[in-house]
Amino acid sequence: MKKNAISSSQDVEVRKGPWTMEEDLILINYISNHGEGVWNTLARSAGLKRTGKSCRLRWLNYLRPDVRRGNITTDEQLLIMELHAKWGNRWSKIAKHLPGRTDNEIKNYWRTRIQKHIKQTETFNGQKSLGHTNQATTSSTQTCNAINPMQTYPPPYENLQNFSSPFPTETNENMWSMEELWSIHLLSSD
DNA sequence: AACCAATCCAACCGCCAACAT
DNA sequence: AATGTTGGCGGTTGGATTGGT
Repeated sequence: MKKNAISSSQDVEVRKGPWTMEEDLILINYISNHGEGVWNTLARSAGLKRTGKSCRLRWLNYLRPDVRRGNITTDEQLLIMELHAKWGNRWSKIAKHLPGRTDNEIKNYWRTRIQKHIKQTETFNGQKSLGHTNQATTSSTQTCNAINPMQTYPPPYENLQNFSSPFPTETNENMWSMEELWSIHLLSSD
């Protein structure tokens, strides 16, 4: 098969980094007219100087109308814990059980909040029972990813009920909201 | 007010499987 | 069967923000 011309140096440069509002609108507009699919083609046809991958990620994690961001509920927290214990780092699989949540958000949530909390609990327990430290502290964070997660986290899960819901009330003041984007899109598509 | 450290999260990268040619 | 392309996934990073001193 012929090599895809898009990667050769004389062709369109590829934009990276944060998405602009214009790019978002182009993507939303294009997908609502043509639907998703074949992301590389979509990126080119829409006139976006982005890779297909980048478009896909932006759409799935941020622009999709049904995506929910922030304010993860206690129920969701517990479900994440439960499913992670069952499946490990299968974020996309876990995300399928949390409607509107993306694998990326769950992954970030896990790493920044839950894993930290577990680590703290472990350290605390470790200090309480010095002498039984073995490899626990050194390997625990990594082994969370491994075969049997149930063994690697002690059962501090119930404590999660107590840990203060970590989310700020609303996020991304510096970014245009989904409502803004979609209302601009709807106005302009009339 | 200014600085520094910690935290958060959007977006990238690399790998792999599935599919197409 | 071999090779190329694409999409999906998990891991990682860089910049922005927040909190502490």
